[in-house]
Amino acid sequence: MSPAGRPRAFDMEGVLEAAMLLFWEQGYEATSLAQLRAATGLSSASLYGAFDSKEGLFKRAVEHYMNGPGTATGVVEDETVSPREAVAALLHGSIDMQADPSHPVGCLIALSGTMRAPGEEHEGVRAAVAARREADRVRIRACVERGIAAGELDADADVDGVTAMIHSFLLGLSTQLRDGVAATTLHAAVDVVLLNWRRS
Amino acid sequence: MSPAGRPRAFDMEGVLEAAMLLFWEQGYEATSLAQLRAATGLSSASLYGAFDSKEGLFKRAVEHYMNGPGTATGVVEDETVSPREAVAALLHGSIDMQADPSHPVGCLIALSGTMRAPGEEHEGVRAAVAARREADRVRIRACVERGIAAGELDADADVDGVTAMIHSFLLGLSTQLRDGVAATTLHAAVDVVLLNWRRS
DNA sequence: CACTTTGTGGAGCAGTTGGTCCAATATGGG
DNA sequence: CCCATATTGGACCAACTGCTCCACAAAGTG
Repeated sequence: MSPAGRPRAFDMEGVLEAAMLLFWEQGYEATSLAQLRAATGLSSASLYGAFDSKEGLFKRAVEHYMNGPGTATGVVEDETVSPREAVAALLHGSIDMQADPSHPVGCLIALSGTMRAPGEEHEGVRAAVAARREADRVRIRACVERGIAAGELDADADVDGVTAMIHSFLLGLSTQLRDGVAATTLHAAVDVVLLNWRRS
Repeated sequence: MSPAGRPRAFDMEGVLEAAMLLFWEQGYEATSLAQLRAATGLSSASLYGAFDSKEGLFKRAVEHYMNGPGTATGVVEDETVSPREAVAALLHGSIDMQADPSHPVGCLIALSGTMRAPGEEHEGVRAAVAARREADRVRIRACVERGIAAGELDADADVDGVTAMIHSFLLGLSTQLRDGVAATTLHAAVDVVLLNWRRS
């Protein structure tokens, strides 16, 4: 049942999509309320009534991202394929998503919240995105462990090392793509990464 | 010989060092002139007289970085060691430098200038840092080619792929360190990367 | 119907932004 | 010594920042 009071007149999904695209392209700090107002067509009052603050809007936009482009990393949890294939799907799929010309290049999660403001002013923003990266780290690690259990990797392989190797590569993709490195080159790089996914 | 006119009273190196540390920690956009004035002890007039603009100061700070911490990547050009050892020195050395607690964590070049402002307002800032990344790409590629020439890698190895693999990993290190991943874990990840540096 | 609750547009807030101006000051060259 | 050149601190600027307030409109509830 709808709550009492005047119903909101704007399309929530459309507003989140527009805000997400702006934050994705420019980052949190560089995106101004004036730009967000122009892109969403909303007034300051509507924006603050619905999201409390610029930071609140950003967090909601990140959630929106995770339900869309951000799902690309989810395949690493797919246990119906071999762990090696799951990593291959994760990396190749991430490149395809990030290079898609229908939206900003790179990954919102990889590129946002890497700077520190001393007054921890936007600490919530940094923490929100860092938590998503940590979640990816955990999922990749689980996949590496499955790889060992499946006998694809040596039993004494360094789990943290292999995990960090894959995740560091994944995080670097966004910067490379923004620098203009071709997606085909990065796909080839994934093949090189996967050479390591074997018994030594 | 010194140019006519009143000589500057401040220590240029010290000012560049202070500005570099601020930009390194916070990025270009998030660092305000007020912070730069406080950290350097200079007035707006002195700052603009010496560097023209905030962007000019940033570019000089990047040069200063390249002459200090930024030299860590130079070892990849060292032809007195094997190409494989050069890459190992590049990656291990970059981690050591970036994790050094005497300055901000991560790499200024890897973390800055990854966002795009539509009005290409700070395009010069982005371009300046992107050019340094491109230079690293070129140097890594040369090292990969030396590896093939030396017989360390297969003659038909994908040069661009191997280069992108190494550079993507290198770029991801900064974000991992800012997320709190231990340097020891990343050193272990380098060992995994180097497993690829061999004939298949 | 009145009454409450919530969303809306627009005006406007204090604070900060990057950057400029100016009078004073300090040097080298003629 | 005098002038041209350059640096200095501090006051100052328009523009913009994230955000709030207000009068009003649109819904549910009695």
